[in-house]
Amino acid sequence: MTSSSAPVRQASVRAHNLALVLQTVANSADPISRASVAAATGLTRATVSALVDDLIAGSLLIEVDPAPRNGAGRPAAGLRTAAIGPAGLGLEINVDYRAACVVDLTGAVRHRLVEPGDQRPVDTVAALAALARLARRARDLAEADGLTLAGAALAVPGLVAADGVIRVAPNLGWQDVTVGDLLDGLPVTVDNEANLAALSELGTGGLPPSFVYISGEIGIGAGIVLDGTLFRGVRGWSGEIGHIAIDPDGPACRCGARGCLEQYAGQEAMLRAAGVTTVAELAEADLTRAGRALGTAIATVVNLLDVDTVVLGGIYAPLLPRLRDGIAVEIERRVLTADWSPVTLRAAALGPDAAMRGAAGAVIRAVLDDPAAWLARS
Amino acid sequence: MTSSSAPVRQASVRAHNLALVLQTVANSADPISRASVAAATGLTRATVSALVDDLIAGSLLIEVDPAPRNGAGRPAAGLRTAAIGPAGLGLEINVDYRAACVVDLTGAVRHRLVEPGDQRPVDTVAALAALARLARRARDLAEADGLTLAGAALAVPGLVAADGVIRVAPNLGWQDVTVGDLLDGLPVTVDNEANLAALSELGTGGLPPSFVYISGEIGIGAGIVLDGTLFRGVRGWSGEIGHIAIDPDGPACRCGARGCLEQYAGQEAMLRAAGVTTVAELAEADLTRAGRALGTAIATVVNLLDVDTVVLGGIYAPLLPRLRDGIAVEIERRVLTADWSPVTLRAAALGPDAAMRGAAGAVIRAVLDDPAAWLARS
DNA sequence: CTCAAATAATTCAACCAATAAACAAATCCG
DNA sequence: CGGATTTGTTTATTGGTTGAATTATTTGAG
Repeated sequence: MTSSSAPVRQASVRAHNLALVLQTVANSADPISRASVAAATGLTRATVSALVDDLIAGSLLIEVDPAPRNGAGRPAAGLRTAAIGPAGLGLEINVDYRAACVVDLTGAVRHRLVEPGDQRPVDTVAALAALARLARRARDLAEADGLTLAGAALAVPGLVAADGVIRVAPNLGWQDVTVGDLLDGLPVTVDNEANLAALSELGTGGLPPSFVYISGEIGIGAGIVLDGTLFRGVRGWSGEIGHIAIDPDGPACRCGARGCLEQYAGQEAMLRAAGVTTVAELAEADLTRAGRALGTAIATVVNLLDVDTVVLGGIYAPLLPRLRDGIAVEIERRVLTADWSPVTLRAAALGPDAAMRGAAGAVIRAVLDDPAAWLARS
Repeated sequence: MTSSSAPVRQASVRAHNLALVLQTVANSADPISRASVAAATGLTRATVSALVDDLIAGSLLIEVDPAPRNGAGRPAAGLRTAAIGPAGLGLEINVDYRAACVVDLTGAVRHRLVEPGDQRPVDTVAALAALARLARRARDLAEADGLTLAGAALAVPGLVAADGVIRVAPNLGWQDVTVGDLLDGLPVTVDNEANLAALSELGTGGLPPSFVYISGEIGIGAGIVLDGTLFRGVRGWSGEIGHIAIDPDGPACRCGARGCLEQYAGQEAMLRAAGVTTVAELAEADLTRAGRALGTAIATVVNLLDVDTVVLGGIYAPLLPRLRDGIAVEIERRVLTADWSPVTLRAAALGPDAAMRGAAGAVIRAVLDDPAAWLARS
């Protein structure tokens, strides 16, 4: 019941160790030798050699010139993830733009297409058709580079069920939308933008394996990463932090309840309360109030999940210096364990592209997690 | 980085499949044949036979008389988990009692020892010495039955760090307590009582693989079970639901903040507010108020984690019929997805023994999860 | 009563993947 | 130039699953 319920055969062993070797190479900043991979993984050099042969044959790895040597001994052949081979297509539909990007196995963004324009007046069929055109353009660009798309992922600002149906995307006005076949049979997974942005931040490195990413836009969403894996919840809609109750008698929220976080720290609510039109005009007092509400919500999340790092994205990233004090006050007061282990607040490293890059990254990650499946396809 | 970073060798394959077979037998209500295990797991009958031989030799499984047959063919030999073999020792220290129980591989509670008495005046050294005596009595009883303790686990009402140190147990007045060697070298793990009670409820069956268990005592704690596994958090103190903010301007809490859940739905706070001395005397209005606070907190948890089942234990279990309406009102209002997927509220199936049984169960589960380690010990 | 069909469990050769140890290759350094 | 050193490959061995054949034990039909 607890452990996975699938039998393990020899093929699974190979699949697992292929992934292990590939990821070891992918996570290494510099080209790495077979011997170093063996030392890092605990496998023998012979086994690593055999696995690397397969990975090179499947164009997941390439051999590069020997790195500059330090001591004696035969110089090592360097290994790197291949820049030609599988690639991930990241897609995004948001309130005021449509975008696509192609990321290769090295993590490099090879192509980036953005089509600005308010998506709200567009009906879902037309929007999906336009997205499909954009996706095909991106694929053509990728193929011209010698890349093969391993899959695609789409980021949307809304609740996505486990089966990929967009249950509701309030700011797009969408409800129960099924994303069809965008790319002639290439599988497209759909996910919440905050979830994918969180994955994207994880991929930048420098973050612990467990953290919460909070994205402030019109709505407020959170992506929860536990042990390096996105936590989606039972049905796929975890992280709905925007409707945490801050004050049971607070202002009415469009969700029907009162005093939700969104009414204190959501973009529209902040601007309305301050009587201004851009976030740049917000005064310190406004930001302190929003920060305290945000801090209260963060304290709740930390008390519940025991994460020690919170990454703030969306409009919160540039505002963090001015929000920080308000947030810190409530964390200090309300996080039970704040005395022993402080909570680290960080601004997101990636800008508005985070969700789209996270989507592409999710595809790449799937290849890194199961290279055997990719090899079997070639 | 995402997938586990350990190499897989053939021995790991065997270890995994041993666990798979053992768990398949353990999860089956009736004795089950080797052929059925093969069908259920996807392994071949030959492999299952070989694995079962090892498990029987290590007294983890026994063969029982053939089950009553239905059709033609050679009758199957039934397999069950052995009632003599490894056993788990569950221990608990709480405000007004000390307890131990012995659970065998079948899940049966073989012995149960409870020593009532207020533990608070007792200093930690004396308390741990008394606990050690109790543990040895339980071990002697187990050994007289032909059982061998595979380990022990201790449930405490407080924050337990990942290394097993009890950081703080407010109601015991403990701080930074290290549980030493209670049983001559037998490893003793320490965990929060709500965490272990949650595991215990999971073991009763009938619950989905992801749920949250909320234990109401003087404090309020939660055990978070995701995908059949206890979620402990980065440092081990997840689930501190008692200090979720209900009202930022509410009554002061002993934690230093204001308006914590504990001040609305904690046992002491409820009694104080109602001016009574037992929970039985609480009036409907008192319970409605507590229920609404609890419902607000539950809504937050559900919005964040997307679990669809909440189990209420401790004092909440018997009070649930009278709390339910208050809770449901807030869930209905505040859980974003309440329309599509209702939240199920349940009273805990196990009474005050839940934590102790969960502790013993955790030991048993460790054997079920890695029988190879147990076999290597014999 | 006997024999075919059916189901359970075991035996055995084949296969696959990792390992260990020996070996070949390529460099550094004295 | 030759020993030391490190990398990478080769080869025999080991451990574990598989699949097919075999044995075991029952039901049910003739």
